[in-house]
Amino acid sequence: MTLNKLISHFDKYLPLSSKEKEELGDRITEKKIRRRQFILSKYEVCRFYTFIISGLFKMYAVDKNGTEHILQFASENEWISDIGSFHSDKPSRLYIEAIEPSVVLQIEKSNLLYLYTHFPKFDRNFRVIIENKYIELENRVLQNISSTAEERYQTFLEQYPQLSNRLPNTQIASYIGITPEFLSKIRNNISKK
Amino acid sequence: MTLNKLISHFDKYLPLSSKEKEELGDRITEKKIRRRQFILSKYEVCRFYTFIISGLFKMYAVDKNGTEHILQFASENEWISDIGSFHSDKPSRLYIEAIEPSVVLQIEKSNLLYLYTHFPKFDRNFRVIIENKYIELENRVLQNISSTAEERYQTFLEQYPQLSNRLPNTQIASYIGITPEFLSKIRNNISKK
DNA sequence: ATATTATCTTAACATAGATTAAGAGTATTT
DNA sequence: AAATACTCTTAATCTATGTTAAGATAATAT
Repeated sequence: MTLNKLISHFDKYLPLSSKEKEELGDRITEKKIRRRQFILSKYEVCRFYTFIISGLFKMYAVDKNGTEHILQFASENEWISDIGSFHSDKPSRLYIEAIEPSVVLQIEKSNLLYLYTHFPKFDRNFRVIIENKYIELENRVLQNISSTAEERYQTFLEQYPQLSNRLPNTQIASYIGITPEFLSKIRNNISKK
Repeated sequence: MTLNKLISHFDKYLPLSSKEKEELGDRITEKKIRRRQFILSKYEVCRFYTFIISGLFKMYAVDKNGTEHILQFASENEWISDIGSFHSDKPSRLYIEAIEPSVVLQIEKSNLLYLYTHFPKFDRNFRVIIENKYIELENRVLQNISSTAEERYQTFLEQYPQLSNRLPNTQIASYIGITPEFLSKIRNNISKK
């Protein structure tokens, strides 16, 4: 059963007690998501933390020209949410869309707050989870302000080798902040070396 | 006394009990930091979370050409740390340097872990603190991959109006990921409008 | 199976931003 | 108060990256 995948995810941090597992199970909903289906759209409030059992998502903004800018990919055993919108209850500027058919577990804000309040272990585990995501983001910012597009692309390939196979280059280009045409040129340069 | 500044900082989240205040006070060290003094250098392990009572710091990497790339500024009532190095005990690639004479409170890892373990409120409060920093960083990444240098500069001025007065433009340029010369050109363009 | 839509590539041209160099103005240090 | 070290600006030139357009291939939907 899919809840077990979430429970073993927490085993990497402070493992849950039976009581905590039960309370968590009672507050979580499983969903199948089709490819290209959205679990968050611009102007909506993000009401869930979504844990991915299987599949792949992207979270992105769309600018005035209609160009997508991908903030995050997330696959199996990762959380995805617009946590700004989630915590402020303000409309999001972001979309979260399934790139592959996916299965997810979702928890609503009121339920998450319940867990935080009654079982401090969730505060602990999510503190550590978000610390790790923070570290990743910091590295990405550093790359963005200090490296060329080619370096960023190489880093992406090294850091997410499995992801790069599952994604079209268009979306990798969007993630590293360049156009698909320029990525194509970069790939051509690399292959000549 | 400076500890009170830290205690009121926590009041914005879940306020501390007297016991928690006492335990916190016992585990924190106050330091005066001179301008240009480093509280973290490359190759050192980052051993502290540093809370700023007064003053201003920058955290940055230096590339092969000797160019600084500023990841973060932090001033009064903010935390600064290389949390990647702090949690992994691995040498940092970053410097944290005082831009102004400063007063800080520092807590060592073992002491922070003690507080986390014995007083779950610290897990809670730091979870929320880092969530907010995560949201800020996400916005910065989005800007970096989707906006021009001029837009990033304008956003910086709007988002940190007080900071922009305390910083030389060189450092603002580094933070938004451009050269000082190009920032100068941008400022010239803006003033012509 | 066909039609449609997305992806990838290439090339010519355009532009944002980097580099180099130099000079003037401000702070900081001695 | 002088000397030194930063900061800011301008301009010329260079380079990384974007834009537009088009064709080829691959994937998806009907």
